[in-house]
Amino acid sequence: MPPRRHRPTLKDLAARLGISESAASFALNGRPGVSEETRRRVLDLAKELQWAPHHAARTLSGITSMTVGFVLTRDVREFGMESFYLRLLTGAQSVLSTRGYGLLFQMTSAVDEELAVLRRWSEERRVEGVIISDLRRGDPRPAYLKELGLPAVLAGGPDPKKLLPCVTVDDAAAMRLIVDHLRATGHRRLAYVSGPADLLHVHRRIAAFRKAAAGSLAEPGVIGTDYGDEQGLAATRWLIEAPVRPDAVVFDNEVLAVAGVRALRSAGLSVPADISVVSCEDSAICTALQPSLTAVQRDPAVFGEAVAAKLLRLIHDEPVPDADAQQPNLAVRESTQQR
Amino acid sequence: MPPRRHRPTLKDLAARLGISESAASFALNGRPGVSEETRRRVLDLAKELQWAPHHAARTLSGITSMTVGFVLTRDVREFGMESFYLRLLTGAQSVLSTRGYGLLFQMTSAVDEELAVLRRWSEERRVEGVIISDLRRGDPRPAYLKELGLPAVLAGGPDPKKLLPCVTVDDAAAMRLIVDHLRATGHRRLAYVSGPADLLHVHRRIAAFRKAAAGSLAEPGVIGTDYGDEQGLAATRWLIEAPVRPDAVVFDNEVLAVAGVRALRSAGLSVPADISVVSCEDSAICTALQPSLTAVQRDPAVFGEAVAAKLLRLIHDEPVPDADAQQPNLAVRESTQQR
DNA sequence: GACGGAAACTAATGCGCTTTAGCGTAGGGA
DNA sequence: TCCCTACGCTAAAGCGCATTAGTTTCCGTC
Repeated sequence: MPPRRHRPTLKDLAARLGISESAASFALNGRPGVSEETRRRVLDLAKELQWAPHHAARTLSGITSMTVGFVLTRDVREFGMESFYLRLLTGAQSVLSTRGYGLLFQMTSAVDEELAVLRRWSEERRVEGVIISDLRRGDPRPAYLKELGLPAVLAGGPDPKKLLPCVTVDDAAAMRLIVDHLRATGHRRLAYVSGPADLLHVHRRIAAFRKAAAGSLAEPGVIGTDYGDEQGLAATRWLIEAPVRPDAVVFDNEVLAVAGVRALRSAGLSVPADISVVSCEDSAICTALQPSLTAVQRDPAVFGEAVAAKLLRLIHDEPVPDADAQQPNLAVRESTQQR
Repeated sequence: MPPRRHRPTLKDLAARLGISESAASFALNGRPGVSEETRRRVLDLAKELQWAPHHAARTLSGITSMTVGFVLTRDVREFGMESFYLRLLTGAQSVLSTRGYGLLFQMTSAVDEELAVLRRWSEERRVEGVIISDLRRGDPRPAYLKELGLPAVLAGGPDPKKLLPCVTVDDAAAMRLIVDHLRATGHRRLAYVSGPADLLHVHRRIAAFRKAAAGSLAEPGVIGTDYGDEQGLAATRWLIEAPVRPDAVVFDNEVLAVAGVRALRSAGLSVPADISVVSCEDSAICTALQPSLTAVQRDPAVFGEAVAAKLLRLIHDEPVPDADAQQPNLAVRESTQQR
């Protein structure tokens, strides 16, 4: 590996052209103070020498760091096949990069670790703002970010204390869509295999499910899991061994749904003939499976784009639109059928 | 949102303690030149005021930027459900963060865009090194990185021109594992639904497959796809409509495999009774499906860890071990059965 | 009691850039 | 003719830190 080439500095440019550093700086930044001819010469030379401003130097002299952070606290084992986060990241990143922002990514395994990362990033002035997600009950992050004064957007709010702006999907509406569909197609005993209830969005979904399905609830109506496929299997088995078997099961994401379908099959039940299945999260696997799974659609990439856009507005002190709720859509597929 | 708190600087610390900036700097960086007592006072005050070194200032004064980049050029549509990259990212990130490095992530949609990103990062001195992946035939990146003098590690090599160090999985060995297993279980007409052949690892797999399966090849033996599930469906249909139907099909990843199983089923064929199926990539879905899929196992997170570790060695001019080939393992599951 | 030397600091410089203030020169209006 | 302004540019300061070269004080030593 050759030694990293000595990068030309502004001083080099200026010296080669016999002008001052400031003139070069003006020229390169499109500010007044230099003649058009000088500007051209500077730009040409800069291109020739492959000059680019030193990021740290720029940041130090007051320009922002042009970086946004994204911390994700997640049990690594849970990352089985969920594609949600990568797609979210993809979307956020695409908006950021077109605006010249970089995305600093870090995963942590616990909330206090995440707090430490946020704090370090803030103190080091390494990021202009951050994206956080997966708010839990009593989550310390919104207040902490507020205290740090670090711009932040919550992917998947809302924040109950309204400390942070957020981009959210209307979880209750999504759940109503599902339940309405199931009832309209003749289902009368609905069950829901949810994620961990201390996740706020799960909590909202459970509440919405209970409310919407009132009168048509199976017993048990809701079973919590850790989003892992083993618990998905177990929960489903439990449901079908209940005295009165549900005629439709809603799963919180596609991982659980896949596990559920498997459990149903190995119990000799057919989907959708015996039991209908719905996933609250869509992904390629829902259409690839047989039967394909009825699922709530929301494009995680679009979601990520909205989050990033909102964060940039926040960073630039532009007015931030209040609630950015993506309206969910239900893709009805083969796994639900008229009773 | 309260205004971002004014961050204390070294000067502030020094002033409050009545000492010079340099003394404070010495104390904070654990170098000699200050008494233990002064050091304590500085450290205490720093903690009290939540002082942290300004990242840009540090970088500017010669300390490295403590950042590593990861660019991914990928057709966004292909990100259906592949979890590989998120897991790779997870692994790399975990190693980096324990060493205090940040991970700058960017996705691009074409190779020349990626080159531009790499160049900008290098010129701006924004990253110390980068991770790249998915080398294609005639890929310009290794030479370009060499020219930039930017440390880089290839995730999933080897680089045919040996310009870049890499961490690799022995693709040929993986393919031999598969083929040996299939032959040992009595399969005699093997077919392979691969990814795009201009990806080098796909190319290697195809060659290895052709060689290992010589004498037991179906006709057609290999069909290329774009990794999308539609082409997976089409390729599989084509295979089973061939005059002599294969008795086992190898799919390049789980996305293709899932699509393939679906195609087989809808053609009235049973897996594994009529046709065995193997996936070259494992993920939760392979075990969740029914039948569960026999697949080559390699932990993308471990892979990512190895890549990051290697990059750090490279950055620090430590000797870089030559070939870091992860030995693949074949998880035999329900989708392959004795003929 | 003078001297070498370590210890504990301070002063000053530089990293590469942005920005403000300042300084000639040319042109235009009175 | 003189003044005022606009222009094109230079000089200098500053961002926050690391680091090197000095400076002072104190100690042990012969």
